[in-house]
Amino acid sequence: MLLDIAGNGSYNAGSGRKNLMSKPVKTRFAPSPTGYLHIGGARTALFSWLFARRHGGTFLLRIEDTDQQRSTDESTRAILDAMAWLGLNWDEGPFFQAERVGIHRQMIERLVDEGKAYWCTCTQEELEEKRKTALAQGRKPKYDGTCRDRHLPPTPGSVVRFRCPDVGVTRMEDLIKGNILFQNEELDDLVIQRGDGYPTYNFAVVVDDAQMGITHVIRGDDHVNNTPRQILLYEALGFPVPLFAHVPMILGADKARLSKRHGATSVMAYRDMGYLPEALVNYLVRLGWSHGDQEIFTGDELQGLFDLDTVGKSPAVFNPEKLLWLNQHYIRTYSVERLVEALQPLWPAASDSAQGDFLRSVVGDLQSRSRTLLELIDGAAFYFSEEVRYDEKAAEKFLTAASAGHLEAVLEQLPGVENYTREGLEALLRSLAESRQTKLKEIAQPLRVALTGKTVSPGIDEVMATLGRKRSMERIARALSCIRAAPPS
RNA sequence: GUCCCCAUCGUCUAGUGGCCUAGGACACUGGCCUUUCACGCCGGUAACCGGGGUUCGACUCCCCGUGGGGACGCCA
Repeated sequence: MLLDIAGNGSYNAGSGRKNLMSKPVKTRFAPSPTGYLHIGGARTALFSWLFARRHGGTFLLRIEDTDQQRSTDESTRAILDAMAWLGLNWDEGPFFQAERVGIHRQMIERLVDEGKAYWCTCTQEELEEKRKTALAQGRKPKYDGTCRDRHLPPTPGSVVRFRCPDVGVTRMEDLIKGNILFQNEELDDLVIQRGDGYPTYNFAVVVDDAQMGITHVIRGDDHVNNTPRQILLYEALGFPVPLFAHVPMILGADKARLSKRHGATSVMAYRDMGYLPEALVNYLVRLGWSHGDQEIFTGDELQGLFDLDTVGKSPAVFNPEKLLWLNQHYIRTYSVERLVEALQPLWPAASDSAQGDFLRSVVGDLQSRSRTLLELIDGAAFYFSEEVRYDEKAAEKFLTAASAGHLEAVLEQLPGVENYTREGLEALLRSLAESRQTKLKEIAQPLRVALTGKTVSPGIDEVMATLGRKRSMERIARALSCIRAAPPS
C-alpha cells in the first residue's frame, strides 16, 4: 500500500493562477528519529510546510529510520509531538522508511544487474586507513574503486556501491542558492546498501522522494554535497529529478553550528520554558526569510506570503532575545482563556477550575508584563501564598512607621468601597492621596509591598481587585501589625 | 587538504546600478508617560570584509584575496 502514494493523481491544486500552470507542489519533511526535533529541523520543516501551503500543495512526513541502531520510537513520537505543537500538520504519512526496504533492495538489485552498481568487500578498517592516509597526504579522501571491476557476487556482510561517472558535470537546480555545478570526478562510488542489507540514506531518500512524488526537496544546507550523487541516482533509476532548495544553517552566537552547548535546541524545551508556538514559528520563519520590513506574521499571512525566492542564502545566528520579544508579543495577543489553557501543562494552579474567575483575573494582571509563561507563573506566586513573604529590602523601605498611616487609611476605606473594581479602587487611592495631601506613589508603594511583598507587581488597583476585598484587607492588616511589632527605628 | 556555499549595524534583515547622507526589527541607550514593573510614544549610538576591475555612476555586476560555514561515513 505504501507504493500507492506516488500515484495520488486526482489532486486539486488550490486557486492560485500559478498552480494551474505547473505540477502541484509536493514537499516533505524527512527527519531521522535519533533524537528530539531541534530548532534547525523545525525551521526546515516549517519552510517545507509553508511552501506546500503557499502553493496549495501537499506536505508529507517521512521518518527515515533505516539506521536500526540509532532510531527509536521515542524519538519518532517526540518529533511528531513537536510538529503538532508547532501546528505543522502533514497531509500524508508518517511513512516509515524502514518498512520500505523491500522496495529499496529491488531497486539496488536492478542497478547491479544493469552494471550501474557493484558489490564491494572492502572492510571498514581498510577504508578508514585509506581515508586517513589520503587526508594526511592532502588528497581528497574518496573510495579508490578497488572492487569496482571485480564483478563480485553478493556475499553476506558486503556492501553495494553505486558506480559514479568519473567524467562530466552534474548540475543542481537550487531554488535558494541558484544553480551549482559539480565535477563528477569529485564524487566517488558511494555505498547504497550496507553490510546489514539496509539501504543508505542517499539511496533511500532518492527512491522514496521519487516514488512519493516529491516535487520540491527542501532541506538543510548540509545536504548540498549529497545532491549531485543523488541526482546521478535519480538518473540511473530513471526517475525525474525534483527541484531542490537548500536552506542555510542556523548558527549559535559564536557562529558555530547551533548545538546543545548554545542552550536549548529542542523545540519542546521552548514549550517547557513557556514559549508560545506562534512566537517560535514567527521567530524561525524570520531566520532566513523576510517580507520587506514586516516582523510579525499571523499563520495565515505566512501561508499567503512565504516563498523560497525570498529566502536568504547566508546562515543566521540564533538570537534568543528576539524570540523573547516575539513571545511577549504573542502572550499579549492571546485571550485570557487561551493563556490559561496554554498555562495548564506548566502550572498546576491553572488546572484548578474551582478558582476559574480568580485565575483569569490573575493571568489578566500579569499578561502584559510577562515575556514567557514561566515568568507569568513566577510573577503570580504572591496571589496564591497564604502569607505574603516580604522582600527584605522592600519591607525595610516601605513598611515603615511613616507609611503606616496611609495603610490604615486604605484599610479603613476598603469596606466602604461600593464599586470594588480596578477603576473603583483607583479612584479610591487617588482621592485618598488628595485628601492626605500626598502623592499617589507614597500610598501605592507601601500598599504594594503589603499586598505582594515586592516592589514590582501589576498595578496595585488590579492586584486589590483580583485579590478581593477580604484578602486585601487581611494582607494590609498583617503588614500593619508587622510595622507595629518592629522596633522603632 | 579537496570540493561546495556564504559575506549590509552586536544579531535578524531591507536593498536587484542612480530613490542610500543605506531603511526596519531585537538588543543597548537618552527622554516622555507613570502607583512599581511591563507596555506605549519620541529620540540616539551602530553596518555595506579588503583589493582590483566593469560603468558617467556601485551596497548592488565580474575577478582575486580574506573570513565564516558546510561536505568529504556501511549517520541521516
